[in-house]
Amino acid sequence: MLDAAASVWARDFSASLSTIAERAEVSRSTLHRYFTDRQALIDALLLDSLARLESLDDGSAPASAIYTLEQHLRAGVEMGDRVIFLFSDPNRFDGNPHWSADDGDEEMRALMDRARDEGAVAPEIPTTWAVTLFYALLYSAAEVSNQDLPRHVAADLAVQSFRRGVAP
Amino acid sequence: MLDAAASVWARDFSASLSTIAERAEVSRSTLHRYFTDRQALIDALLLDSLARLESLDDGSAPASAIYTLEQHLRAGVEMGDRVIFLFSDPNRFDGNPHWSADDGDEEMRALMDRARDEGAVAPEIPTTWAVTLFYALLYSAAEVSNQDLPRHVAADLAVQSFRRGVAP
DNA sequence: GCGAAATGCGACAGTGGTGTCGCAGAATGA
DNA sequence: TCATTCTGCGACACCACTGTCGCATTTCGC
Repeated sequence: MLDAAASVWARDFSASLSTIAERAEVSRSTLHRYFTDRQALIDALLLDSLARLESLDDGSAPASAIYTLEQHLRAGVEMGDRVIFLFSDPNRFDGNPHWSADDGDEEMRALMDRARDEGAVAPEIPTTWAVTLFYALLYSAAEVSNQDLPRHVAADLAVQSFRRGVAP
Repeated sequence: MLDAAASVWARDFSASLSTIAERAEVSRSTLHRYFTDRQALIDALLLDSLARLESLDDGSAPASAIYTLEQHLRAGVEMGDRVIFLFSDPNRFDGNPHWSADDGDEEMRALMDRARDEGAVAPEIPTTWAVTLFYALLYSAAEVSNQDLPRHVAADLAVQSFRRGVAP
């Protein structure tokens, strides 16, 4: 059901619960049994998607910041609709307790600053822009890999565009 | 009213007509007098925004493709909410007669190919990705210039990220 | 095969947005 | 000043979505 919600809401967040139930091949009743509210489904999907995003980078040895960013980018593109759901509208979850904008954001900014220290990001580029670019590329690559390009190709292009786009 | 609609719908396309009327400081009745339908308002805003986008590049002498792209980017960022409205959801206007996806798209692809011929775009980058990147940067710069960075700074950064992101 | 749990179906009231009206008051211009 | 036009207000029916039920049916584990 979460997958169905992601794939539907990735394209149209105003889509009804009937649509999602249909996509999930369950009745609307069943959907309501697992998620009492529309809000409950949103929260569950948000939480699940964030958890997946978080779980991307454990287990590996600490690497350079720019490499870590790359890995995030590739793994994020792999998530497809989940990522589109999360990032297609920057203020979709504004009031949501599970979505503190500075949640992963602060961590991301720190990572970006480390990348700058490593010389992978030009000093004159504001952290805000680098982060914005990162998410824009992540979203775009996920989006385009639903249509025109194979997923890994899109990921490669996003990585390349990011590296060069922020390089000194 | 179109401005109000753009500024509201740029952030939440599911926002009601009451919200837009309020933002425009007119009554809902008046709004309905000018635009019978919700759809009519959408179409009017779409048409107007597209027209503005088109009218960006006339009058100037023919320049290099990459320079033309830059100018489009800068001018687009200047449009702010209109651009966000147009591009925040890539398939928002899918069935709309005024939105032939290959409308400006074909022109944009041709421009991108010219830029590749000029050596400004790496040959191994698919046109699709270059175009996607262009619109992602346009959207992001417009978005970020509503929050953190001055408009022209955001435009500069977008231009820089684009040039380097696609350069050979 | 049997009982428990999960699912589907249809119906229901509540809700918020939508589109339409008529009427009253304000604004405009001759 | 007067007539025309524009605007705001409130009311209305309509509709799609939502959330909740009860009940019948299926599925699953034993």
